[in-house]
Amino acid sequence: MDKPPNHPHDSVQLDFASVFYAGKPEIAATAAALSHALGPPRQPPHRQLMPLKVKVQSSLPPWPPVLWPTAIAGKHPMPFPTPPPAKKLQVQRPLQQASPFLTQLLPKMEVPILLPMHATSVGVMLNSRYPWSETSSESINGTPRRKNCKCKNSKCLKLYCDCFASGRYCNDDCNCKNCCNDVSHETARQDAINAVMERNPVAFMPKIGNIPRHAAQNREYRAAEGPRVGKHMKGCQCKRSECLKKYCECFQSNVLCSENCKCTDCKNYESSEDMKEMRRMTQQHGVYVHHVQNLALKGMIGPSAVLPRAAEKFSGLSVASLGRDQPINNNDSSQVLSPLLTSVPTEDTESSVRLGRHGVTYRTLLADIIQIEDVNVLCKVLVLVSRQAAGAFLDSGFKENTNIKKLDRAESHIPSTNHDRKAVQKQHDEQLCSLGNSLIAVPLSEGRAGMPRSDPSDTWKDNRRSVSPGTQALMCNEQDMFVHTSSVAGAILSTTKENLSEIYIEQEKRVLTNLLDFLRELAKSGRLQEEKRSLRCH
DNA sequence: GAGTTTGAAACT
DNA sequence: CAGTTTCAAACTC
Repeated sequence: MDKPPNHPHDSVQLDFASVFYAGKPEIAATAAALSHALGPPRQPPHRQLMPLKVKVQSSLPPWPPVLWPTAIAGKHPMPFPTPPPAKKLQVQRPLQQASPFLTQLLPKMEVPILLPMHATSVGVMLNSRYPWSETSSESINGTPRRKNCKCKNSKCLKLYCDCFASGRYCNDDCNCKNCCNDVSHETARQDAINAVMERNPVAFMPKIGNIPRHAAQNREYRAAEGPRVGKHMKGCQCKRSECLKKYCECFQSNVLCSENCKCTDCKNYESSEDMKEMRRMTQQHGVYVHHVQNLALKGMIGPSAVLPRAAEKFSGLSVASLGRDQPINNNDSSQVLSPLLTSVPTEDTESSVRLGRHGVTYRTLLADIIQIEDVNVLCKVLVLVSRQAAGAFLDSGFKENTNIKKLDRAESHIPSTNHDRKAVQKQHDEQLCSLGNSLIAVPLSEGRAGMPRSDPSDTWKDNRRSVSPGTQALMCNEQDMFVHTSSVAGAILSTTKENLSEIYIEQEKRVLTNLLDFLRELAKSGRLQEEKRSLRCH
């Protein structure tokens, strides 16, 4: 059985994002892919704008995620699991600056424990032709509105269509014609996805990737490449825009052109005179110029690298000085929460979005409320809630049934020596891991950016969910956070398929309940923010 | 808002 | 793989 190659970081990372985004199918795949693409977790600088959006769907997507039929059939790794019904109300907001609101919320949630480990900081930017279109500058009553497509001839089933390219269904706000990017055309949509994947297996992967950590830390590399931290994976091929207009995908994404590009007359490089001029203007007028404005205005929050780079490019602010590369103390749980506690909105961030090219001011109501770190914490919490649900279920549901068996086993297998005990424990641990995998695994984490699954049918064999080897390893190391009491362990050993279904239901219930609480708080915070702002205006 | 420009995607 | 066409967003007027 061929397994996809292990990602080098698999051994230390748990795919929190994948797990969490299991409830957000449209971004799950990309989150997982990007998580792998971005490499080891990085401590993002505080106040750094991060790429993430939270999409709340009126009808919640299946959780655990439902497989795409074609993925099961082993045709292609699907870029996203089955999405919810189209053309329903979707609240989608860019998340930018953070506030401690999540810390206030957390105690209300069923938080068993905070993980003393790396945050798998996942910058999510879906692969769309125009990355910022995930969020939009346009707003209604201060509420950011997603940019919608206006396709006429593509039926919204080609990558020309931004909705399709980013894994969304078109919705009522789109102005497209003959749209087939909705549930009622699911078959055609699947075919289109297959066609795209056939042409380009990584078509739905993020276009902007980070420079590998080892390279970024290499002095020569940095000297040669400047402060950039991200680059377009495929590169642009601009000829007339000098890569200084949004026609250019690199420019759009606020990354410098790289060796991947085949552009002519490129001025989107660090030492370019035009770039210098932009920086000069920035310093003179204290605002970000067009390039950066667009990002802020559009609420575009690229991968982790994007905005720090913008800051460097236009304000001389050193990303390094923000401690990006500082190692994370795995044992310091306060660091898990630190982003929540230390992110403070400043005038700088305000100014970065104030002076738009057309005098438009846009700032998401949630801009000061939440950051990706917050979401990472939320991810962890939800993972733990899920685990706890499984543990609690097993603990309560099977205790009675398994007590006798356990006693029998205990009596007949009491290890007499340390060695025996270790052997038994090891076997036990493996079983725990095995069950744990089946309980919380999310298949999307298997994907690797730019690398389709070698054989999805392997991954999905018997319709069973799996996790990356790294996740498995980590889970084995973290059994203390999982169900590790002897009673639960005993129950695990007697877990049946039916029990598992019930566990899934219990997990789903708890995770969704917690997520709902979270979203309510988020909405409340947004409203408060709006009130505050309107008071300030008057 | 209509028309033009642009470069990615799709096609040959 | 290179050249051409199609496409939709960005841009201009």
